[in-house]
Amino acid sequence: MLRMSNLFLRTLREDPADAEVPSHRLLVRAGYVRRVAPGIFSWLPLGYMVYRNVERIVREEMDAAGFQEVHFPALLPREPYEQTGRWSEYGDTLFRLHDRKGGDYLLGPTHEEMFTLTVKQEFSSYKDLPVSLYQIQTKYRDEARPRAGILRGREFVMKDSYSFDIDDTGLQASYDAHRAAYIKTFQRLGLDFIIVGAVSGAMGGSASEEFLAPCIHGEDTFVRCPQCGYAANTEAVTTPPPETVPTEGQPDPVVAHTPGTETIEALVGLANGRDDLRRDDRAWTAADTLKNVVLAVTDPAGETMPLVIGLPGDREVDMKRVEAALAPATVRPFEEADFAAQPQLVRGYIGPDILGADAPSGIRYLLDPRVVTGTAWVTGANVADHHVFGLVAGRDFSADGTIEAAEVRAGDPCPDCGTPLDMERGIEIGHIFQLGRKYADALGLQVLDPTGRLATVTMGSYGIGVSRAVAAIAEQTHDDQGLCWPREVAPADVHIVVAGKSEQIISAADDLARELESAGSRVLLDDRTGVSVGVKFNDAELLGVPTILIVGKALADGQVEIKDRRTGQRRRIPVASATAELAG
RNA sequence: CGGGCUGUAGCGCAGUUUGGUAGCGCACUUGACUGGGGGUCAAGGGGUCGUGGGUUCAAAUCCCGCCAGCCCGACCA
Repeated sequence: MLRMSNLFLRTLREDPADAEVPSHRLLVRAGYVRRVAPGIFSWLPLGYMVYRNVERIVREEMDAAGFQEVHFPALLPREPYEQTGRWSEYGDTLFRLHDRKGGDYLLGPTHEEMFTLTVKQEFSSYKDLPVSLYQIQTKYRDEARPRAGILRGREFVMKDSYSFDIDDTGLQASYDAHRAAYIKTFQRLGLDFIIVGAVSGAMGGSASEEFLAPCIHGEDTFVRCPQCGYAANTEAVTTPPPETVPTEGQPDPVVAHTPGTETIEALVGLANGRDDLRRDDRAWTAADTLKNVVLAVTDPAGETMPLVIGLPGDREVDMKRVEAALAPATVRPFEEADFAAQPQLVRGYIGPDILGADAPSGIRYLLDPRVVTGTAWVTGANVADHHVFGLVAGRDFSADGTIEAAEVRAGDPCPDCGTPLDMERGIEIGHIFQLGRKYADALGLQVLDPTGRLATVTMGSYGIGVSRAVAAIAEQTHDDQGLCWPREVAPADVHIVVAGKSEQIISAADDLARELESAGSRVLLDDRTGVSVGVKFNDAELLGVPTILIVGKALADGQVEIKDRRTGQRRRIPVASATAELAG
């Protein structure tokens, strides 16, 4: 039993100045956590109870799925990370340190290397597979900007699992098993979540899905179809291309002198203001223009080449989508020096007719899926201060392919059913993906297959943000009075408020607490003396235990009050039946 | 890394413009009262005013440097 008279707890009446998001604000105010450095927090007793409940649920579900728990050090030597190239790839995000001999060490940001090497050390036959291992371990990432309290820290706890299979069929089965276990886990945690298609990006591999807890303070943006239920991370949304239009009979393109129109806005303004360029039917809009954005793409071999992406002028290029589409190559904006090396690219006046592998420049050209054959565009003429009107895709220019590079907007059509998509924010609480053989290759994880030949093992990687889940639950369940935990993660089942100082009330509350506890309930008893009932009631709501039991003036009628923290409903019941009611 | 804001008691803040005894609310200690929604009264404890230097008889306050934190953006399995 927890007695508030001696519990290590101090609640705050006022919001901490450095906390913006509700989970951060309330976890600090309710005395669950305290900040010790940017992105680094201590868990105080009640907070640690909630944290441990979340961890317990995750562990139970992993065990139930047949995954085996291991525990690697957080403090790791440089070597394995050197072998996979991540010692340098991770850059400043890696916490690095030296031992007394000057040797390089790091605090693990994630543990692919350790899992892979450990399996390599122990197993050497296909008969040992499949196997799935997991750990619940503190991770360290020196984020450029930690924020939102527990939601994005520099030290956090992650449950990470890895599956090892001999072939793709096995990997798929392991992936499916994790997916099912994650669904159960998040359901038990009381989280509202959706599963969105994601892009595995630089990690390689094919299938990848994220578990997102919808929440306005989440850092991830996703789209959801209100009609058919399609959901995807913005990086992974695909654009249904419009119908193509016949190219025959369309007027020939016209080149116009359009001085000072390096931007789409200037171009549209000028075109609408000039008699010789104005449209008869309507005004020109940015969507009528074809914007050609130049990027520098570096392939895995280290070679950098220009790439031009053509997209409607009312859309911006979303670099995350570009990177997802071009991975494992990396991308950066084209800079001054790059343009100097490519004189045929006239800034602000780039046109598509010179672009593409078969065109004069030979520069790689990819189009937004909306730019289909037969559509006519206002675009650059490849001469300073000149644009061309009525350039028709498929007739006057062509590209080397299409790319999903344009920003996604609310109202864009659903790729499955065409309904306008909603755009929402979410907290990434889990991520599952099929890693494939990237780490097995880099670290030489091979086993003998049934024919006696060495085969490289294929891996899956699966993560749950354990500490983040605590904050995500707080985000989704709190109200304006305070926290409001789902029962299984709450620090207690019943919060008993002693609302009075008479001997009868105090001893009745004490007796009830004991009874409830022996009936299996976890009890938090507010037995503080010298604290007004108003303070106790407010603290009870702030702390967020699901059931509040008030022992006070109703005791004169042999009754106590039960208040449901979530619904706010109160009712009186006889003291004698309280234990049966609450423990049942 | 760019932009903005802020560093004064455990927490939230005022004081800085115009230099002159370091303050308020919450929290904490003691006593009395009060007792169903953050109570009242009285008496207390607690501060290198982020830091280093400078100006001055005198600096929380003015000047210069540095550091730290928060927010927005860039970045980020």
